[in-house]
Amino acid sequence: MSRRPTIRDVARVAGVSTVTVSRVGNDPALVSPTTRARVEQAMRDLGYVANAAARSMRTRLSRSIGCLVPDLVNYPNAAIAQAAERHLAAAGYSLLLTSSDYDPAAEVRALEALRTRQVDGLLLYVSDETDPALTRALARLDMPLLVLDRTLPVDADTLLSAHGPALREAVRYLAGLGHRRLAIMLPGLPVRPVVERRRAFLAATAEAGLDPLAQRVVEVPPGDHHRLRAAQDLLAGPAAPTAVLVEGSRQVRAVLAAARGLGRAIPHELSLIALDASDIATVTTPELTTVTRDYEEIGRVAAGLLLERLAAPGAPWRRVELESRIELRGSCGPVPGDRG
Amino acid sequence: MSRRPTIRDVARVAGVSTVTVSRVGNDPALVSPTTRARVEQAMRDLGYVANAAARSMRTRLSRSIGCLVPDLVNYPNAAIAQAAERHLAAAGYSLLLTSSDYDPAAEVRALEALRTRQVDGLLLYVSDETDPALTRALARLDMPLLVLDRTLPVDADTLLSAHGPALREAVRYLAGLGHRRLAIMLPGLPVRPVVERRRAFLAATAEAGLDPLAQRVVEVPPGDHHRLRAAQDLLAGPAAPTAVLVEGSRQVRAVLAAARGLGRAIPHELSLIALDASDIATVTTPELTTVTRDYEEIGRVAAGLLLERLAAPGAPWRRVELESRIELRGSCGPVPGDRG
DNA sequence: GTGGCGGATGAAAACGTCAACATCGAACTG
DNA sequence: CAGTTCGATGTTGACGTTTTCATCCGCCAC
Repeated sequence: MSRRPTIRDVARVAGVSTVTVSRVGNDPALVSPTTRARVEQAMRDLGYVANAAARSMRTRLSRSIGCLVPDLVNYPNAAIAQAAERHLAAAGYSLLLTSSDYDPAAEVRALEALRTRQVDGLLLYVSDETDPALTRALARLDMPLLVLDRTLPVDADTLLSAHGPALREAVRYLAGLGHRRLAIMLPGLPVRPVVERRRAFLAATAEAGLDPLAQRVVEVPPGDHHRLRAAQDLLAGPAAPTAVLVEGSRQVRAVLAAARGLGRAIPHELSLIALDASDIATVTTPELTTVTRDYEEIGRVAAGLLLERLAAPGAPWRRVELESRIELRGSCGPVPGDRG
Repeated sequence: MSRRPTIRDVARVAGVSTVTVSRVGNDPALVSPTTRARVEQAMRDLGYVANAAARSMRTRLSRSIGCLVPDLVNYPNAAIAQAAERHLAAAGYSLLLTSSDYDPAAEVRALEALRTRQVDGLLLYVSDETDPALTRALARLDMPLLVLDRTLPVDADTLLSAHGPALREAVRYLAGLGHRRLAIMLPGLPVRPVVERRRAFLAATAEAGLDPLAQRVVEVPPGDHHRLRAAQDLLAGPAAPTAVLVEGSRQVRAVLAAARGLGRAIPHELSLIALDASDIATVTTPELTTVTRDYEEIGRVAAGLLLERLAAPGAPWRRVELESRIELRGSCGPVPGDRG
C-alpha cells in the first residue's frame, strides 16, 4: 500500500499551491471557478481525501464525538446511540463509541482514551452517579459534556427523561384496578432513573392511599441468575404483590419466567407493567403495558444539544427534560378475588 | 478552557527533552527509573495526555477502527459490535461506529468519512453485496478490511457464519414432524445470509422429499407495514404453509401478529422457527425454536482477525466460518390433521 | 494619473509528536 | 590504558494541514 496522496500532490498536479487546495476543500468561494475545477479534477484523479489527523492537529478540532454507554445490547441504549450517531454524522461528526459493561473503572479508562483522541465533546451515559473516581475524571476532562439521564456534580448540559409522572400514572392505574400490594423491581444501580422511579413509586402508592408497609421496592443486582431469583422471591408467598412494575427487558424476562414457574397467569393472577422494555412488549402474550420513552427523540435531542454547545461554548448550561408515556396493553387486570 | 499541556510542557517541568517524555509513554524501558519517575510525576501534575492526532500524523497509525453496520438496533448487530469493541479496546483501538440504515449511498459516504479519519482498518457489515458504487468505494479504500457475513469482490479477510447446516437441520426437523408445506421469510436484501438460507431451504426441502411447488420463499421489503402484510398473505388461504422459518425479530413479530390475527395458534396450527431472533425467542408464548449464532464469538473473532491482519499486513487473506446452531423450544409441533 | 481596494493566489510558519541520528559518559575488554 | 560497547539522553526535522500575512493584478474613483 503506497503512501496516500497529500494536499501537496494535488497542488502539484493542479499547478497551484497547497493553500489553494486547502481552500477548495474548506472555503471554495475564495477560489476562482476555473482553478477550483482544476483542483477538484486533480483530487478525483488522485483519490485524495484530507488527512483528518493533520487537520485536527492544526485546527485543534477533531470533528468527532465520544459516546460512552454501559451496554449497547440494551435496546434503549442502542436506539439512542444510533439516533445520536445519525444526527452527528449529518453535521459532519464521527462517533467514537465505547461500551463500559457497567464498570466505572472501564469508564474512567474510556474517558482517558477519548481524551487522548481529542474528541470535541462527549455523550455520556455513565453507570454510577456516585463513583468519585469517575466524577474526578469527568471534572478533569475539560470538554463539552452531554450527560444523559444522570445527575452528576460536573459542569455539563443534561438531557433527562421525566420518569416520575408516567410512573405515577401507572401506579394510579393499578390502584384503580384494585391492587393494594404493589412492587417495583429496579436494577441495583446508583443512577437517576432508579432514584426517580423509586421515589415516584413510593409517593404514588402513598397518594393512592395504599398501606406503605405492603409496597415493596426490590433492587436487583446484575446477572440473570440474580434476576430470576429476585423475581421468584418476590412472587412467592401469600403476601406477594398482585402487581409489579419492572425496569428493563432483562428483568421483565425474569419476572415472566418466574410467574410461569409459579403458575401465576398474567394478567389474571398478576399484573405487570414494564418500564423501558418496549423491545419485547409486543411479542409477549399478553402484550405488556409499558412505561416507555421516545428513544429516537432522546438521541436526536442529545446530539442537537451537544452540537449547539460546540457552536456556543460560552452559553449557560442547559437542562432539558423529555416526557415518558404509558402505553396500555394487556398485562394488567383487576385484582384476583377483589373484595370490592 | 486553556490549551492542553503538550509533551513540551511536560519536558520543561521534568527538566528533560521531549523525546524522553515521548519514550516514557511509548517505550519506558529506554528511560532510567529516576528520570521516568520524574516525567511521570510531571505528567500527572499537568494532567497530560498525548495528542492522538499528532501521534497519528507522525506514525501514520490512528489506532482506531471503523465499523459500519446497517442497523444498531438490530440485536445481532449490536451484540457483535459490542463484543468487537470490547476486544479492540483491550488492544488499544477505538471504534468509530457508523450506522447506515440499510442505505448503500450512506455507506459510501461513511466510507469516505472513515477514510478521511485514517482508520487503520474496517469492520464491514454492508447492506448490499451487489451495489457497484459500494464495491468501487471499497476497492479504492486501500486498508485492511474485515468483511462480516458478506461475499464481496474485494481483497479482504472474511468472517462468515455457516447458515446452511443448521437451517437444513431445522427443515429436517419440521419434515420429521410431518410438515409438507413449508415457507421461509427472508428480508429482501442482496446479502449472503439471505442467499445461503434460500439455497439451504430449497435444498433441504427437496432432500426431505417435499413437493418443490408447495414450498415458498418470501422476500419481504423493509418496513413494518410490508412485514405484516407479507405475513398475512402467506398465512391466509387453504394452501398456506403449516410451518414457517422467519429471519429477524422484526419479521418474527409480524408473523406472530398475523398468526394471532388469523387465529392460528402456535404450535398447534402453525409451527414457527425463528432465524437470528434470539432476543425475543424466550419471551414469547410458546418460546421460539430458533436457529441462532454466538454473536459474542462473532464479534470477538472479527476483532481478532482484524488485529492479526494489522500485525501482519502481508499475510494471505483469510476466510473463517463459524457455526450456527438450532435451539429447540416450543414453537413447533406436528402438522394439524396429519394424515400419517 | 494616482491612490486605493478587492479578488485571487502564494510563502512561511506552526500545530504536537516521534524517528533517525548524534552525543556523552561509564563500564567493560584485552 | 586505549578501544569498544552500551545505556541514557538530546538535537533536528518531518508528518499534512491550515492560518497569517504578503503579493500581485486589475479596476474604479477622484
